[in-house]
Amino acid sequence: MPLTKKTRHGNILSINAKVARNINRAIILNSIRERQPISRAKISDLTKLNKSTVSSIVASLIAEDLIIEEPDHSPRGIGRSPINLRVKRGKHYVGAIYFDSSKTELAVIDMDGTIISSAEIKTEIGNPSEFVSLCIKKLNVMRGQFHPHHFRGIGVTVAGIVDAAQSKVVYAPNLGWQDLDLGQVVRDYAPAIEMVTVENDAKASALAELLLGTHKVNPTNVVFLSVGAGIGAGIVVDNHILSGGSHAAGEFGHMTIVEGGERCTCGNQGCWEVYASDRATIRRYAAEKKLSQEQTANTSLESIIGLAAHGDDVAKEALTKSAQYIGLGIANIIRSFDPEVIIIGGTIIQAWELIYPEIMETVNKRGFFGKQRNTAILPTSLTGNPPLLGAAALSIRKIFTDYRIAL
Amino acid sequence: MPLTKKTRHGNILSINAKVARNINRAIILNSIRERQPISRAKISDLTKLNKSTVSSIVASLIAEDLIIEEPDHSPRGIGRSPINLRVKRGKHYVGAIYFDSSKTELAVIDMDGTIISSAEIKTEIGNPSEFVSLCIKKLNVMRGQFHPHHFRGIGVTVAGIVDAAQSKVVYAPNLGWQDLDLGQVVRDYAPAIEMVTVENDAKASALAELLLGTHKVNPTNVVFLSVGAGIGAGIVVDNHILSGGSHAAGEFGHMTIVEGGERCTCGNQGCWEVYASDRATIRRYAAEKKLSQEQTANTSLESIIGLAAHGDDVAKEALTKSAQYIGLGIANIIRSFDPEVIIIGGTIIQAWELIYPEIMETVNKRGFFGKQRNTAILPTSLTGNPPLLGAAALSIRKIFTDYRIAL
DNA sequence: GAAATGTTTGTTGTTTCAACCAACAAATGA
DNA sequence: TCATTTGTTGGTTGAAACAACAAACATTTC
Repeated sequence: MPLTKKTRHGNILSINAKVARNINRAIILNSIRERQPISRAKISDLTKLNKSTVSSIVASLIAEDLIIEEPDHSPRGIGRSPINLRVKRGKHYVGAIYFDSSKTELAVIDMDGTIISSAEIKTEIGNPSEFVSLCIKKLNVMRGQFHPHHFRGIGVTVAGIVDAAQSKVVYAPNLGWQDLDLGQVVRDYAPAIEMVTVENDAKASALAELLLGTHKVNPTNVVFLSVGAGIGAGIVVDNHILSGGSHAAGEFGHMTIVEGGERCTCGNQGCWEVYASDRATIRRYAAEKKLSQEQTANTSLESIIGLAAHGDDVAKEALTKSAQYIGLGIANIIRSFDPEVIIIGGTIIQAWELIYPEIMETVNKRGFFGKQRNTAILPTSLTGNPPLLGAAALSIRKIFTDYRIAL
Repeated sequence: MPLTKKTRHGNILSINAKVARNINRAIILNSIRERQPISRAKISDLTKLNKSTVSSIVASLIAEDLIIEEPDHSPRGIGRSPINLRVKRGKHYVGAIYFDSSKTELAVIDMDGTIISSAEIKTEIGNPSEFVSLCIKKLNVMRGQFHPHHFRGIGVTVAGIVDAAQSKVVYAPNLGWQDLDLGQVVRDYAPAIEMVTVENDAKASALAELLLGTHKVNPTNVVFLSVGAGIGAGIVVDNHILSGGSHAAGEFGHMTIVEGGERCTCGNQGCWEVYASDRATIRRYAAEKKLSQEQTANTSLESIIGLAAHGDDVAKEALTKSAQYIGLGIANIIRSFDPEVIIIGGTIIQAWELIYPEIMETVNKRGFFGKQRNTAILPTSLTGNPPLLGAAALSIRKIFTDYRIAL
């Protein structure tokens, strides 16, 4: 593992007593989060830290109200009963905002991903500063309403290309934003919040799946595939979001899968999302049913899924065709990136029973080279909207791996 | 940055005094390697480590014969002249072996990538243990001949899928190897060597480019594209090789770029390497020239490049066509992975002047989505054979970031 | 003298070690 | 049945070890 690393800003993080303590603190905090309930003794076994070190750090975590002892008197064999530790709920909250082209979602979320309060606003294209301020004010009301203190940070996700290190939106065509210092705007309207994080929606969703999802796997290597109007993806390696040199890693949607194929809005031909996105499904259905332009505009993916569930063969065919193309792209992702798990999010997973066999058939037909691979393909396990939970996950991760290097 | 990490074997590396010291040692050693010559004071500035800490660690590195003071009496302005530090050459060596389908290359290599001694053996398909033992014996002679001590490790690269964590070859069709514990075989025949590393050739090449290459860039995110009989790639993020869940990350060669295209040996259709590998170039040339099967088998890419240099239009056309397809695949890699640099290795870069404009034209025509990206596409800067230097780089990296956690 | 590089010395903070205390289950015996 | 003993595991305490740090000092050069 690369421990001698440069931070995102080019400095080198050397180890001194404080950093060492904070790293160990983060190790303990995360082992509690991942395996709760867990005793001090088990943590010591797991981390190879001395029992006394674990006790000392756990004491400070309890003082910080981050974890809590859970008295457990159930008989569990020989010896003294362990004192179980858990991440404390109902004490620390984060704000989450997800800016999408049609609507913007807000929420106050607990450390374990429970949504405490949520709201939705129609997204106003135009003056971004004005609209963002409206959202922050709304969020301020929501958090004031519930919990004036222990509000740790605000996470923001945007459907577009984001420079997370600088908390800037590089390009969000659907929102009409370009080179927008969104982090600064948020900080301006919520000056009391120290922790503001901005990230691309699919990337944050991948993080949320890892941090807040209920899949049992604990992979090092996850691709979250967000199928919507377009297709985006987030890649997470070792809890670290892969951002890419131009902040555009995971833009699989514009991967060429049909040379000289149909033209895409991006200017290229044969892009994956032309064949596999929700828009493609709707277009395919509308073409077959010979719907007018207006009727097409009023057709949602939900309605097609509903029709398919009631036996509409045209709807079924539109969905399975998209599923096949999704499988084709996934085969490419597996070949190039070889993740342990691919997680799919988006409206289309409501038709999982219908699409999963089609996806798998295509993936298998595309022939795993040499040895069989065991990449799992799963629908998201998140109970809420992945990009919204992703926004929360950004802050939650910071709390859980905060090194507090400040003197 | 993910500092609270699990190692490849699932343990968690917690920080104690020894680990902290070793991390700081590695930070200092690497800052010397990357910026030599450099003074203690500069290292202190750069790493934020105290001057006394730097002095102490530097002293032990000098005692270990890893670095050396370079007296510099040239006047450089006000104040005491710094004592420059450099990585010591001519003291520590590593062995490198590259197993390819036709030939196996051996070398003894210095810490800075200088090849001290090298040899080549025709690869014997058949009993792997026997052939490997032959190679190790040959390497033992080579290292005995030069430097009996300070031989730090052996790095091995293989054209195939490798489980680096277990130093096993999973599948190497061209060598006829499958589920071979190559690391163990090497250790059996060279028991005195503590450090044996096995890795895929393209992945190790990427590492070599980062560690031993002369490109000025210091990216976090590199893709090394190895164009040969097939196409393989190595992805490196933060000095860490991306291995993938099934050790097959970077198998871009079998990415579908033409749906329903020509059949590939892997069973799929329209794979990239069917259109862009050396074999594709030769086939294209042979088809146009209407060569017999025997003539085709005797045509090498070198000869086609030679003909093109002398103005043969058919040869030129075969190469530019491949270059266009290389560009097409690169566009997909940029879209999906968004590296800062793509480095190309292989015989075809001998025709760089001819292929580079074609690659770039295709990459640009394929339309960067939204903002212009600035992914650099460069030929390898390595002076030797990348997979062979890659084998050396595996050991060299271990020496430079050895934490020595053992008590 | 000023400014920069590098060294020495004592201080601080953190982990570790070893011993200890606490809680519990099972075995023992009256 | 119930108190006692024994072994095991969970967690705490205080001294020792160790690495980084700060500050003063020495050295070199302008």
